[in-house]
Amino acid sequence: MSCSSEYVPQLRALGYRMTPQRMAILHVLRHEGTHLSPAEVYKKALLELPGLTEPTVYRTLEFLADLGLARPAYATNGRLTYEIAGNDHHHLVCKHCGDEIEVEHTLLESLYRLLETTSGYRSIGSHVTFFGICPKCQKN
Amino acid sequence: MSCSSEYVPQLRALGYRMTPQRMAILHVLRHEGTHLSPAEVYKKALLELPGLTEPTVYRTLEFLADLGLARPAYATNGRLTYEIAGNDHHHLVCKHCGDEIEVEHTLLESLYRLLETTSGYRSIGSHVTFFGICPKCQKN
DNA sequence: GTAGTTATTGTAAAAACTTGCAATAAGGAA
DNA sequence: TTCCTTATTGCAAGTTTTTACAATAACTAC
Ligand SMILES: [Mn+2]
Ligand SMILES: [Mn+2]
Ligand SMILES: [Zn+2]
Ligand SMILES: [Zn+2]
Repeated sequence: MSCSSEYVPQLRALGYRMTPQRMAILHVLRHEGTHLSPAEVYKKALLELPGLTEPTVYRTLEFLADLGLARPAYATNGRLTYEIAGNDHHHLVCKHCGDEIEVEHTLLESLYRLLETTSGYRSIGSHVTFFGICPKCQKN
Repeated sequence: MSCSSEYVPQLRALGYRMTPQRMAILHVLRHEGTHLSPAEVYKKALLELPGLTEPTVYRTLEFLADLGLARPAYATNGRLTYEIAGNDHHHLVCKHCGDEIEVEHTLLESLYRLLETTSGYRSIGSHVTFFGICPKCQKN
């Protein structure tokens, strides 16, 4: 499915507009499929859309995250990155070497239910990053 | 217990030094007891130690976090904050109004054990912030 | 106490990120 | 198509955070 046909109606329904800038940034996120820093998104999207500026990239990524179309995640260096929203998952990162593995969302589902019942909060769901020591680093 | 008598041996054992800057920053974190931004830490610690600079505050907070003496946490605005390490807990923040409640660490303990057995990672333990919609905002 | 080693700091500059506001252009109406 | 409304962008400047490196001072050994 093309980006346009998929996202335009979603934006319209909320009173927002589709623009070449949003299109290009969504395109980059979808094509790369991984966590990208704003600078990386900017560099790649600039090729698709000359004239694009960095403030627009920052604003757009935050906008897409608010709408649930992109997911923010903090990299090991503490800087914010984004990836296209899709299959729910989480991350487990090694404090020592930075090695990173994905965590199935199903592992967190019962915790989320528990949180909802004990707190009264709803729609709990984050793209969480946990930290630990990987098997390799445990030996050293 | 005084900050000095508690922390000096911990630093020494790892080959690090206690300095007036680290002392002042630890003092601020302990005295406030809440999440503080680097700017807030700087402003308060500067009163205790004139001449202290911002880069030192940033470096020291990261240093204390690496040693496990301070805990980093991302505020709702995405900016990094720190608090003194102590009773383990997590946070649940409302996406709408920013309201925040603490989550007992015990709620996450079984998840952490599950993560460790399925991944092979060890010493998993983060100061996690979950997002959801608070009871008040659910009505609106 | 003095001297030596080097972890830590301050300085200055760079890089990353945010903000205010005027100019632009997307989408709706005629 | 053309006009209108206003969401969105680019620009310029501000703020926050990081970095390189020389100066400092904490600790050790004597
Ligand atoms: Mn991810
Ligand atoms: Mn906390
Ligand atoms: Zn590792
Ligand atoms: Zn709320």
